[in-house]
Amino acid sequence: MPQVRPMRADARRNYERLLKVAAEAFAEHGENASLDDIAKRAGVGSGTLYRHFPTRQALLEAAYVDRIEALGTRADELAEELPPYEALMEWLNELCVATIQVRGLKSLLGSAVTDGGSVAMTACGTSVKGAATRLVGAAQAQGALRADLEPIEVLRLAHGVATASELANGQGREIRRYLTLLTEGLRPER
Amino acid sequence: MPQVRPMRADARRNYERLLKVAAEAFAEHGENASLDDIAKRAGVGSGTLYRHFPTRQALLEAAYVDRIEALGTRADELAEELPPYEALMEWLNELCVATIQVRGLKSLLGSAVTDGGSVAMTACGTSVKGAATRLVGAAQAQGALRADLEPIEVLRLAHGVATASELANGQGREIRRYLTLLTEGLRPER
DNA sequence: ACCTGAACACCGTTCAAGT
DNA sequence: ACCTGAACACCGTTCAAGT
Repeated sequence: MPQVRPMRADARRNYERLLKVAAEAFAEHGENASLDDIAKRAGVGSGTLYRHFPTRQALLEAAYVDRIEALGTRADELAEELPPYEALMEWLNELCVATIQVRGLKSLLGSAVTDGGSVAMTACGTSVKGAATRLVGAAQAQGALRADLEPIEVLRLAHGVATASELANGQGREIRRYLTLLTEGLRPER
Repeated sequence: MPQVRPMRADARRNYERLLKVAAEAFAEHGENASLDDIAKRAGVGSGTLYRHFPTRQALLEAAYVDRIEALGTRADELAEELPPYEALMEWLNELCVATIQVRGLKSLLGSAVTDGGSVAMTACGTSVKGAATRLVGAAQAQGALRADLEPIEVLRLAHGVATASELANGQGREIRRYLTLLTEGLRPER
């Protein structure tokens, strides 16, 4: 294993300032926040930003790893507190809320469940996919969920629910309803 | 009613060239195709483009009215050919296919079902919403669909299904499956 | 080794001048 | 009345020069 040589002090300082400012900028202006602006607000040249984060995706990912990994650990909490099916539903709900309310997170979570999305998603993708696999598996083992569902399909459909709720209104007021419609189906109760 | 005074010959020619070129450009480069490029390819100054289409939305809308109104009339065809529930499902399927495959259509259909989306959607929004209202109403009258569903909710959820399918793969291979999952629900068959 | 910031390319939008 | 295209503002990206 090649040692990860430590960053020079000024490099590390810049790296951290960039991350902090980027998180703020994405929160304020969405995922298309101006990169030049981020560099300026962090007090570094634009070249420095590109040195640390070659693509917008890379910066977005770095700015939100924590948020995304929190979703992973949250899954385990819920799995302990609630029965499998309820745990899954509550987690999907929180996932959708984050998708809509944390600006900049949506495209990231989207590309994490995109097929053929190349290498891009590493840390952040696996965290969410791992959580989904555990929760979906547990619910299926109880017979509370269709056995033919792949975890990634559930994630994609949840992303769809988040999108639908976003159309309904900027906040996530419709998430619960649309999730219920998805799980219960659009056909009438029998 | 104020007469719509006819366009000057050169204005009309430019208008039509712009629409034709715009449709091609959106198809080729997606909804973010360069406006400057469209003007150049149409052989007009960029100011002319802005005179006819003050916003990108306006141009997108004008370029796709036909496509969208075809979806409306298609609904009526299906209503004649098939029983209500099947007609709705087939229409939603075709709607999702168009959403994914016709580049540039997605944002337009999205904003047509967005709450608080201001005035933007006129012709194209009403066409789709009218179709949905007829098909959903007929299916509900037969007891084949939950009675508490609003047509616009069905459209939003269909948009969500299209989004989910898009994540699964660029084409629409998963649309049927995801639509079925939505209508039947994620819970196991009983 | 890392940073800076000027330079370049590109795009959207406006508007004075032209017909 | 309508068109043209230069001009402006803004952004992403690269890279030579600097420490």
